[in-house]
Amino acid sequence: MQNRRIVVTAALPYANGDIHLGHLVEYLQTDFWVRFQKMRGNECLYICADDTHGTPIMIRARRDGITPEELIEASYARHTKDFAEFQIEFDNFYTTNSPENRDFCNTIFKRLEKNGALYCKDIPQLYCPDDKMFLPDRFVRGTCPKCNAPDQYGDSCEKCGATYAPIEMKDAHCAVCGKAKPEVRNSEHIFFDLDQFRNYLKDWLSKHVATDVANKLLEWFSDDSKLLPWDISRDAPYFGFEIPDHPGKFFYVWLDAPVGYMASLLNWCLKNGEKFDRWWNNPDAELYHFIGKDIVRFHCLFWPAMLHASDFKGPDQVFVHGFLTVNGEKMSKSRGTFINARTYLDFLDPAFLRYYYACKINNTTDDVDLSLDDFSQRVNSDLVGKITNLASRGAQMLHKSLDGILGEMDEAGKKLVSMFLSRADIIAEHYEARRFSQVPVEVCKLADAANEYFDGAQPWKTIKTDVEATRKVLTTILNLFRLITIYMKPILPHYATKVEKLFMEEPYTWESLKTVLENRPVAPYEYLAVRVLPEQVAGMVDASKPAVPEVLISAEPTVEPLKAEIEIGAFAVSDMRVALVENAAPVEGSDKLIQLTLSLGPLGTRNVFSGIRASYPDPTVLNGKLVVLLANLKPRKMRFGISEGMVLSAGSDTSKLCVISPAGNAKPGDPIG
RNA sequence: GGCGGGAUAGCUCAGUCGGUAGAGCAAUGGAAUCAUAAUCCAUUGGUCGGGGGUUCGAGUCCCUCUCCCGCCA
Repeated sequence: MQNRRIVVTAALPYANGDIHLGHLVEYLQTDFWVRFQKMRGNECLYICADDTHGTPIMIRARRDGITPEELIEASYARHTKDFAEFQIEFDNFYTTNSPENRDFCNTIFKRLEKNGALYCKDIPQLYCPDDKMFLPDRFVRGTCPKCNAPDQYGDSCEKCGATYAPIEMKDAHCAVCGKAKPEVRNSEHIFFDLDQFRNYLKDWLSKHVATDVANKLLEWFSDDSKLLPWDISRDAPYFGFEIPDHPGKFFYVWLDAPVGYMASLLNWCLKNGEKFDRWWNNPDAELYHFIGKDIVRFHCLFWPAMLHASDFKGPDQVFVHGFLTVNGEKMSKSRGTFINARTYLDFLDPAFLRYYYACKINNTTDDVDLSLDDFSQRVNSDLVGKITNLASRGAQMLHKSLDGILGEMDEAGKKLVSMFLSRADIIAEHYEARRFSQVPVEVCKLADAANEYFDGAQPWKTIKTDVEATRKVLTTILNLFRLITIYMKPILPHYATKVEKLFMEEPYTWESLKTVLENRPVAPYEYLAVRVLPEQVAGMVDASKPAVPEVLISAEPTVEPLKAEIEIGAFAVSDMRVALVENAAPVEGSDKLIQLTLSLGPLGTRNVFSGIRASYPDPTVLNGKLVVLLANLKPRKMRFGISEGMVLSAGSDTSKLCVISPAGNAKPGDPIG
């Protein structure tokens, strides 16, 4: 059979924010699928990019006093680092702010124009005279025209659910400057006439998306109503691409974002000496988009219509997944369940989230729940207890008593191996159909069988009586473990790499299932996974709670309001001490943390991890300083070690914190109160 | 408000064509001590969100109510 040629995309993360565990539901399942395809020998590319344009980025950059280019560059660095540490392997991760993307947008626009898919129309828009810009609905606030609820967004009311145009609002004001009253100005906008493509789309939906998604979208195709046109232009000032022959008009960010898939692919082609048309417009190549259900409208209506109208090939399938909930609820900053990828990495092994998500993700649009208790439990009992333990007990005994050399398998072992191999096609089908949750189910059944075999054979007893029979048992166990690793490799790639090292083999592919390891040495066993401890999860949740309440975009700097009044006793329970910074150093693998060695004088030294890296990019400036340590804080285990206390600092902006330093006669160990 | 999805064991979920409820984990009892307190054997555990209907028979089909979630361009 000829190898397939497949292009896979995940939705582009917006450059105005960090990657969080919700994003990872998508990037990880896409990674599972792509890695599986590659293991099968298919040519498969994982294409993505940062989505960099639009008003929110322009305003954020303006507020931070930097250019949008600087903002998106910083995001790019953070995003790619987070993805890499979660073992997400893009073939190309690019940016929508690229020459390739500009060219594709222009080409598509000109073709749409030529094919009569576009028209211009004057529409009234709110304009802020202070900021000298047109305001997107989300940047207008005012009183709801229906229910009079104050301080609502410009497009809909959160109180009564009414939807309206921003110009209908009472006392509308600009949310960028926070005060100016917007004026109504007419502006010419360019529209994509979606309704022209209703028959094409009806047909397209029946073939290229799951039926539940198609049915939902088809609700808009009733005979007596038209599909609404799509406004694809925005007025200057706007961070994006200016539309050819329309000075002062820019492509709406949602037009150039999906085009970014093509641009990122082209960029990969240019770097690798490949032709774009071999991958995208080739009927023999497959194109798949992985997206969340929130952006179905863009990917299953506008995008296929736009590609069709500009003579490009559309996606073969759009795979739609649900949202992430944490402990059964929407992610919440105040509950500490809005967890950034980086915060997770500060406390836990990325392989564990990969494993857990695999257990929960399938090919439906249902939401995925990250239950934190369930997470620890499953990782500890399945991944560590059942699976990893096989290698741990097998390889260590082989080294302790049998010189680390594999022998041959016994009859029972051979039978087990062929039973394991008989599951290969079923597991492959689960991957192919994106029923990832079924893979750990299958694999755990195999691990159970292997553990039963091990216990039944009692090698810890036979080692005293029949050394070679024991070698057979351990050879079997390690071969079974190896097969499990191959099955799990798309989900646990770095784990698999460690196992490849253990057995001194080339990187595993699906073909590696056919090999049997006999009569050869095994490298010394190194830990493959360490149990999750409750304090790591608790620490991650704590660290995700905001130090300050979320402040909406606003020109006015704010400080936290005072907390409720307390009795002196509530303060007296905390024991704060003067501490001397003996050594301050950055923590390898963490953006947020620095590691401090503190002297408390007669009370000894402490190791403390402090999340103030953003404020102290060069932690060594703290060396020799006196600081204040909350010294009776319960030690907390983090991914990098145990933190024994908390250093106090002032400020609410995490990038502008200032460590509190006692002056005068204070010496290490002195109490503070 | 409209539309859609969901509610099954302590937890996470499966349940096909209607035939008196399944798995894993947890819990309990035992075994084992090679292994990272990991493993093995056994057991317990459910009015399938409430009510009504169709049917010989309903977790499954129909109606209704309650609660949760999402979407409404």
